[in-house]
Amino acid sequence: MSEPTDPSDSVKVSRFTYRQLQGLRHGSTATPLRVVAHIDLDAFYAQCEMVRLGTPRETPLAVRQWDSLIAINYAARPFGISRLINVTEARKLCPDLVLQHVATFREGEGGRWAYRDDSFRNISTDKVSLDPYRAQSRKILQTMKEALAAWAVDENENENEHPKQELAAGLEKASIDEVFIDLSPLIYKTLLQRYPELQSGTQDENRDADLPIPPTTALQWDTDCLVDLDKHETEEDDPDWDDVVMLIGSEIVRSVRNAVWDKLSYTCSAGLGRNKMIAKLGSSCNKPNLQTVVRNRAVQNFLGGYKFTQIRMLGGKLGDQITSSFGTEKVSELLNVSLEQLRTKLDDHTASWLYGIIRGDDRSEVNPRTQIKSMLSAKSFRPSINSLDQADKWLHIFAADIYGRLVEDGVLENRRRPRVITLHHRTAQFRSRQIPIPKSNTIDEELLYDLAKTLLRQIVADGQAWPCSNLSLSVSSFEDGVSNNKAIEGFLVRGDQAKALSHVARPRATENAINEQPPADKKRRLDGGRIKQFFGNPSEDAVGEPQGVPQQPFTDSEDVTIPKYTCPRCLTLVSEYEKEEHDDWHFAKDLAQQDREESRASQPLPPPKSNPRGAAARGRGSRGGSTRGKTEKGQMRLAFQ
DNA sequence: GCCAGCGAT
DNA sequence: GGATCGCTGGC
Repeated sequence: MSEPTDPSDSVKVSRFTYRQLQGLRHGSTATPLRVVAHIDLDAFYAQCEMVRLGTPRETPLAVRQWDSLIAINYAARPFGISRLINVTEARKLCPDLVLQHVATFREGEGGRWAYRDDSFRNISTDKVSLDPYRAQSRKILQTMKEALAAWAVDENENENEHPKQELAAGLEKASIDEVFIDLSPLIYKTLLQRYPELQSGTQDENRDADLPIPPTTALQWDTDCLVDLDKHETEEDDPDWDDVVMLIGSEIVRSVRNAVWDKLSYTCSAGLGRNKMIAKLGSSCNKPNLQTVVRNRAVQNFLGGYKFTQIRMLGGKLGDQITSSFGTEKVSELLNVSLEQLRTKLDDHTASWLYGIIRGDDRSEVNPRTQIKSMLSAKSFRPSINSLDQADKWLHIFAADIYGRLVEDGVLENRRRPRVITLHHRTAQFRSRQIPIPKSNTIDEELLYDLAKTLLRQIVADGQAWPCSNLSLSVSSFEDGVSNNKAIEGFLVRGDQAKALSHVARPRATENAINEQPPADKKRRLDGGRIKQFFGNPSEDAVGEPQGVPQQPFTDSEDVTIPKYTCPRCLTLVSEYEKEEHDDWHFAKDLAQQDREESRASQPLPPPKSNPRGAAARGRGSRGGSTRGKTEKGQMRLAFQ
């Protein structure tokens, strides 16, 4: 029954049009043919330790942080071990459990983290380091990008075709162990190769014509977990193109997961669906080491079984508010609430967004971003600390931690540099102060420490600084070192990715370090001249930089000099051979933008309100008035009412 | 630009 | 619960 064929038409046609197919090509978020994947490493920290220690997969293992567990591998879960219990209880449940403490920095031992067998007894002098996991995360991300690029090549026999970097770039690092990938453009290419008949009609005149029906009657889903179809759908119906693209997406994701396994021995789970929300829910359906496909015809059935509080952005106060307003947590029951009813309890924008999201409509973009936007180093104190002296010691560790990570990020080579430094401080409540990082200085550990100390003094001067239960230092507002043009940061990220991909043969040396403890005293080998060229003098030796391996700037010496070209539209410097691709990218982006504008009216943006480029400023201040006088300070400013 | 707060893993 | 990250909103 799912073939809404025009009865007057004797030939079966697809439910989809050439316009929608083009949407796939250009990464439109509105096309029903879109395919997004969410890939999630299984019990990530635990896997990192398994790989580092060479533990067999069947061995139960948990990662501990002080007295609690922060990751439990799948072999340990049948014993009833979860993050809710402590080390003692875990040992009781599973005497053979391997308990590995996270790496730590230690007061007085410079900025080097290490795995120490006594860290759990030194909560007062040690600070957790997540560096080993960040390093693994980067390697995995790189492997995923390579796998995507490889797919583009394999599927693309024609060598004259554009390079595939662009296709691999639609990858968003959502957290240390998760990524979203918008597979649409990659699938589009594959689709046209496998079904050349689709090429004929791609030209303008018949954009709204129906596509032909796929020449397949049954799809081979291999090892995928398929979510059951909606009530009135049946597997007997022939597949349409939205099923075919999902199958291709599934093949791509499998190849990515296989690459991660083959090269790095990590398993991951994945979800595929027509948007981020669906993909994200899907990836956790079948863990570990499986992928779940939510076809369009299965979306209602799929979502109907969830509590809406499990949907992205509804896990917090917003979700609670909705629950109490409508007396249910179930998606299936909230479906019975009309948009008007939603509007009685939520502001218009949130209501529209919610109405769509529980029906499977989510047009948020996969943000092609792999770079970090801020870095934070923190410590909770139990018991609280009471003096400037004590706090000072921690500032040293924070500065060393952050400096090490900045080095990894390329401060020395001047790829990126933070503009702001912030100190957070908690007594009864949180307070924070921030100041700009002087542009004239070379960023080094000392500078970070001095700035932090200044901030701490300010906070102390503000009063009520002790006892302090939490302290954290962070750097943010990163700017790109080379082009100095931050207005187009979105594109610069892609540029960086493209560069990274073009150097896949030379991965970051620092990322092989997880199997060893950080080298004790390896000195950084600075590439002298180039650095001062931008920010003054090169820093001193990076004492205590965690992983001690120098990193080559992409533009470094032994590379052939590549002719550069400055894009007149975004002023970005791209290599000559990337020019064509770059122009294509603008073109595609323009089309996608057009597309978005066309469909904007019907698609509310994510809550709570606002959208960076909301041209038609929805300045609606109409939230005022009524009740709720008892909102605590600073709490719950969401636009309910 | 500064700071607080929310949501997420 | 602890340590991170990203983002928005109010001034």
